[in-house]
Amino acid sequence: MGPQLPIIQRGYGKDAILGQDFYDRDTLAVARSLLGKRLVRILDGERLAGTILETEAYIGEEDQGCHASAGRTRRNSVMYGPPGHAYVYFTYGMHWLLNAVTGRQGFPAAVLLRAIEPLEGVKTIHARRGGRDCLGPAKITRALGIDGTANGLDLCSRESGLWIEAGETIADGLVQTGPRVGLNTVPEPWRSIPWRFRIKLR
DNA sequence: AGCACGATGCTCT
DNA sequence: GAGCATCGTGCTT
Repeated sequence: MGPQLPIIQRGYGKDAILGQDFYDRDTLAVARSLLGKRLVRILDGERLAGTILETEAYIGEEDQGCHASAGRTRRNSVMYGPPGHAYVYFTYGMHWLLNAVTGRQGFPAAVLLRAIEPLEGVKTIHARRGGRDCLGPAKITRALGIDGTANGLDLCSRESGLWIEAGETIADGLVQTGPRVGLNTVPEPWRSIPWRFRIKLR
């Protein structure tokens, strides 16, 4: 047994890692409550972190905007696994996108992380972004050094070097919802269903 | 401030 | 072979 841990590491402070129970819930609830949480990445031994500003929910094979709508494939298989793991995939020939798997094992659902405000390791993040912002799903992965090797990582363990902490709680009045981005050929109602969540800026 | 477009490669049919 | 859960640039308003 190691030494007694300070209370903040026992799971009650803003630095507490979100556990599997957090992700093992309704995907919309997870997408909403991820706003204000702190995405943490250990890159080359340095702690980088940002406050989550925007998310989108992708829920099950019925959801025609969800990668699982075509059934289980090699690419989307992580979404069918246990909640609290990273689903990372490649798109548009150059971009990696990061999702957190939600809901019970066997049901394919995930929350796409679309924007962060840099909070720790800001100098490194800015350098990796060429001085530009982190408002966009591929900008997050670029800023934090996340690629296909992170697919399937356990977000509920520090050993993964990638996790989410409790951070801040965002009041309902500061949350804006709307249709998900980029689903131009997806049929209704999935194309317009308001499963995008963002913190109102300014 | 807003739109159009090219970059670039993986996944699935 | 088609289609992408995008981004940055460059041009127009």
